Amino acid sequence: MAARATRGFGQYSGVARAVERVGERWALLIVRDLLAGARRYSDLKAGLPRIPTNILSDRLKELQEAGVVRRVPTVRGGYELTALGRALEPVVLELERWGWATLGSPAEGELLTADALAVALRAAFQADASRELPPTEYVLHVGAVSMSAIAAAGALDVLAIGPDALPQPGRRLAAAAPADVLELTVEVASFRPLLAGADEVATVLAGTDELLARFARTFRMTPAPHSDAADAADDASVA
Amino acid sequence: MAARATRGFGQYSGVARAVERVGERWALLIVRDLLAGARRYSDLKAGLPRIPTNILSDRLKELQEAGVVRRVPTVRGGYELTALGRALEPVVLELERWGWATLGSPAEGELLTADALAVALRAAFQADASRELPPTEYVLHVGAVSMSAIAAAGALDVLAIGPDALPQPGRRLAAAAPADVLELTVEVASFRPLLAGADEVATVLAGTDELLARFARTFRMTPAPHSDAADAADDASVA
DNA sequence: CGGGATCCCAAGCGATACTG
DNA sequence: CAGTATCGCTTGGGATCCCG
Repeated sequence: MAARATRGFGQYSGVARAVERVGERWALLIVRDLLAGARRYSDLKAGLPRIPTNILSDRLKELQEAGVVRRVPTVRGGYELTALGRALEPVVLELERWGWATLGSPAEGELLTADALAVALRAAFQADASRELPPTEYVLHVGAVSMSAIAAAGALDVLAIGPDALPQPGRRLAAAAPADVLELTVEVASFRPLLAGADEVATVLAGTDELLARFARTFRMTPAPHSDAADAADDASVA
Repeated sequence: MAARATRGFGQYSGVARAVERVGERWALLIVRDLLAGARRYSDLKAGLPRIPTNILSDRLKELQEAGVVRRVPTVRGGYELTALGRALEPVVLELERWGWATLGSPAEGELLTADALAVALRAAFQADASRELPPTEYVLHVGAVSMSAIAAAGALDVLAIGPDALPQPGRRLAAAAPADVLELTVEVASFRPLLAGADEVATVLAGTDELLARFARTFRMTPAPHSDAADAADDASVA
């Protein structure tokens, strides 16, 4: 019983190690929310409404043991990512991109949180396109959440705004207040079409058509390599 | 009881969807092995020695329902990735890179399979460095597994070799037989130091020192953002 | 009142045995 | 070889309870 190998996969492999460390249920969603900034226990719970409190508590303990998360000493119930945890950002963004491909319309009872929206925007960001465009601030209202995204020279800075915005790192982009500002509103159900390029689903509150086109070039999440049918045979073969 | 929401996270988010689809235990390891080529049930079982057969069976069924995997009609027990499944490659490579950071020496009973090695090499590949170097073939013997990796102009082609090499896509690189060939052997325990740059742990069977230096530039996996201690406060803050 | 711990039940996982 | 069936154990889900 000392040798409880039940947790491991018996593989000397980076993927196996990664899944052992952050593959438990809910763990990557906690990391996703912490990527947007330090959070308190109750903030995490509010952003993950369906997580049982004991599971949140267990995961936070495990993530601390794994060196991914640590407590913020100055804040009661505060947690933040370590450097190792922040190194998960590429993993989370790739998962977001892939998951988007399999994402339909929001199901009954599913909600879009501010932290989820921030990750989606960062995953959809087209750095190359942004480099060719002037610095621009995009203020988005998606359902009940509001974000400000500043894109400048291939860099992106996303910030939740509004009365219930949670603490987060301050703006880092030098051009903190671009002259060009686009503000628009979409329903949650229309957000996916919007990122697919259907910019007519958005209501422009402020800004020109040219800025809207700029948005469409800057943020883009392509729907999917549609899974079934006509997925013609390629170079793979079985002897 | 119709609304069995027990499987979902209640989030409208790409990360949540991705984890719902491929986050079950063992699922990503199955995908990892299938990324190297189509596999039969028994091949998967052999490459994942600790997976219970019922779990492998369940996962393959679930992955088919998720549109990630499909059966190879011409081969009894054959499975391969769909286009959607192949789109998981960036996710798997990022997980491999991150997992490598938390990877120590191989634990008792852990084994390094050919498919795991192939993914590690692809994750370690430095396309930029490769572009500045002549086409080269690297033949690696790591423990009991052998691979041939051809790097040419920023592209990489990895192929398991030897008597028990499993079926896999054929070589794709035009320069199928570079003039420069390096062949080397390492113990499994020395493979991680090797990719960290300690090229003296390898025994060169064929090739020059210059080719060994080329290897070190072409394949590199940096150890870690060491998790604890001295992880100084940065721009994150809690109000 | 926010932050977590405890309980019980159900579902998922792991090992072995068995069948087409 | 390619799975299915069964069973005990572990883990997650949901509600409740306790502590500072």
